[in-house]
Amino acid sequence: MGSSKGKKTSKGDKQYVSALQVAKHAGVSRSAVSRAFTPGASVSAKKRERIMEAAEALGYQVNDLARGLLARKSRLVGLVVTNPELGYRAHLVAALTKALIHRGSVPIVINTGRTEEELVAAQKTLFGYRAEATIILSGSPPSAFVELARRNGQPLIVLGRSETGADDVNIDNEGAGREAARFFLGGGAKRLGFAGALSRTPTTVEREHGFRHEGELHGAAVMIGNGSNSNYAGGQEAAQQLFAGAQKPDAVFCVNDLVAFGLIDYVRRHTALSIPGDVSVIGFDDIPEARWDAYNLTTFQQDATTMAAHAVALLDRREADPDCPPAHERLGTRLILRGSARTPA
Amino acid sequence: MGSSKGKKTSKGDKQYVSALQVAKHAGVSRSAVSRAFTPGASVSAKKRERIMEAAEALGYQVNDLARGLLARKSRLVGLVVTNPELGYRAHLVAALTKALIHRGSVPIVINTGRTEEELVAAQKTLFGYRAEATIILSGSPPSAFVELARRNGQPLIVLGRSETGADDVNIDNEGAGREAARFFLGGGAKRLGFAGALSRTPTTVEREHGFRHEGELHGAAVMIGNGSNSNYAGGQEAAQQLFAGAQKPDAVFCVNDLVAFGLIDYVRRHTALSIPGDVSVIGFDDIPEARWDAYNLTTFQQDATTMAAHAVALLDRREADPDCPPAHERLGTRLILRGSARTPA
DNA sequence: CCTCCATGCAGAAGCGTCTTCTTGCCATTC
DNA sequence: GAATGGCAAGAAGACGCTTCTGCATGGAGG
Repeated sequence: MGSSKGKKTSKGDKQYVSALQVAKHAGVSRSAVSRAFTPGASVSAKKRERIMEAAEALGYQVNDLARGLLARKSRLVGLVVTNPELGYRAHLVAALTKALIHRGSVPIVINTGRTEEELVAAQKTLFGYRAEATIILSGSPPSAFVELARRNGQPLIVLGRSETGADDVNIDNEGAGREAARFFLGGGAKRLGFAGALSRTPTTVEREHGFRHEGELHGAAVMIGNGSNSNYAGGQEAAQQLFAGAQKPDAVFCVNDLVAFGLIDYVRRHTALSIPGDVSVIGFDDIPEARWDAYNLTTFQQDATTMAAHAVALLDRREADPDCPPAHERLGTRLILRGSARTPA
Repeated sequence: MGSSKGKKTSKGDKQYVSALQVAKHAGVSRSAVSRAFTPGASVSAKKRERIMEAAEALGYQVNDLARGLLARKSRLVGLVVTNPELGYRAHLVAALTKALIHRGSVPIVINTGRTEEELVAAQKTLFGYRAEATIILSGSPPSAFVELARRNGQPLIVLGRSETGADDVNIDNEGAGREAARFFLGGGAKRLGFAGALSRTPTTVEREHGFRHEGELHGAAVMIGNGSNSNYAGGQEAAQQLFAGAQKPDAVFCVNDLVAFGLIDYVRRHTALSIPGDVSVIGFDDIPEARWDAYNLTTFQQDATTMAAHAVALLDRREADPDCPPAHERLGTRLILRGSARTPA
């Protein structure tokens, strides 16, 4: 009969148990149950045990929604990311979710596009759940985004990009670009190439800038090839541009490892040049694929676990003092020497 | 002075705006605000507009925590996954988060180990937030997990594994194994090999079983090589075992693409055999790397987007009728012909 | 002009939790 | 023996929201 009335009285409607039910079952007051689950509250050991038994028997679970409502702290943390399945970003998402859970937070992953509209929608969702913080993994948040977060008092952490009004964790892209150029020139390279992408993210721009600047400083020509995106296919497109003319580069710095793989495969398939004999290649990120025999890629290491740890540290810091000035962390990168680039003597 | 008193009156403590403040600002009652944000509620257009203006001016955001508390529906959906950065799983996580957001749900990603202890802890977290459902992406949930979910009335969806007491979305692993064997034999192979992993997940077991059974049915010997894990390194280990003796396989079916890449690289580097001339290789998953020139891998396609869509459909179905019997969806796979395996005439 | 109904809206109850506030009890101290 | 302090525990209120109930208001019809 209940089923005819619909959801409310549906027979199979298993309900979560509330603290009141536990209290009744254990013969105590609601508040006693609450205290029993709060570390450091004053409850006698005997009563606590009785309550815990009742809770166990009934399958009671503290309702974090209600708790968050009252405490104004939800323990939810939002990750906003585009294409979380690609290359380094997959590792970053994994490291962050793990670090957040370890910290006692609960990660919400918003997989969305890069348009301002979509990003603001993602933010609204996170505001709605009173997320304690938002971490942006990719792309640059529009200024409206930063402003809204500030206005609602929601900490914002930006990864892989410097952001004036928010905490950020970044790496020394320009420095890495310069180091790549010096490494190539020290190995005897004469004509440098940079394989980037048309979607000019700050990351791409900085790496290119450092590389080009240092190269030209030493009197080397620097050619640029840009694929549509910074992935394998983009690497092939960039290679096509770089190796089309008579003047071909003898050392190419790729904006990331995926691009490097695409470029390497293009060179092997469409030219007679050997790697690293005729062309040195350096990538960026040091994703596991870089270690594969087929590529054995010399690349800059950017450890996702470290970056995640720093992001979480910034979270802690801002929780302790919500009004502290924005922190801008700059992590170092390390060039991992493998077989795709000639090594200077 | 406020700062000395601590958090409560801290000066920088920006607060979220409540419906009451909006009501006061717009000169209406709290309930009017609530109705204005509820589609289909009875509010005059004029009043609704006035409320919306006030909400906009104050930066009001409906509190989904409170809403979920009352409605007993949080719109949160938990994804429980191990190593979400690896291979196919990264794509599955991406597809699921996207599909869930599109549906209006909010994905919580619990990145955890495979031990029963960790899985149950993940589940407790999700219960605490009254997640509407749990989706398990990897590994087999312990029976305690299934039982607890049922008891709390929380739908459970298992991907890539059949589970009696819960909804699941799986693929025809045995069928694919058989198809691989037939494909190899049709191409003239005599000695079959299977590259798997010591961690014997249901997936591995089923693929191996189908492959071996069909092979032996046609009188072919089937050798087995198992790496420690089902990744690139594991593929190299498996290759080492398979190609150590005098009797080397001339066709190898790999439990997934990553294993196939490891195996291919091992063969190229440590043997004089050519692919596909001397050894045919088939992988599983069809991750983007399979298309890379270095591998050009013939492999079974398992579309993450499709699987995610089916998972979400199961969610909808169970929401409509929480008591419906468990559904077991079996998706087909398609062999993508590329260059790593000899094709039957 | 009066009645009736539809409609819009304010008020109150309730969701499950935590946090005071208050009361009662026991042990300690003078 | 009385006063004090500390601890345990129950009652009540608050958090922000939705929904139910009932009261006005206004227009249509008799």
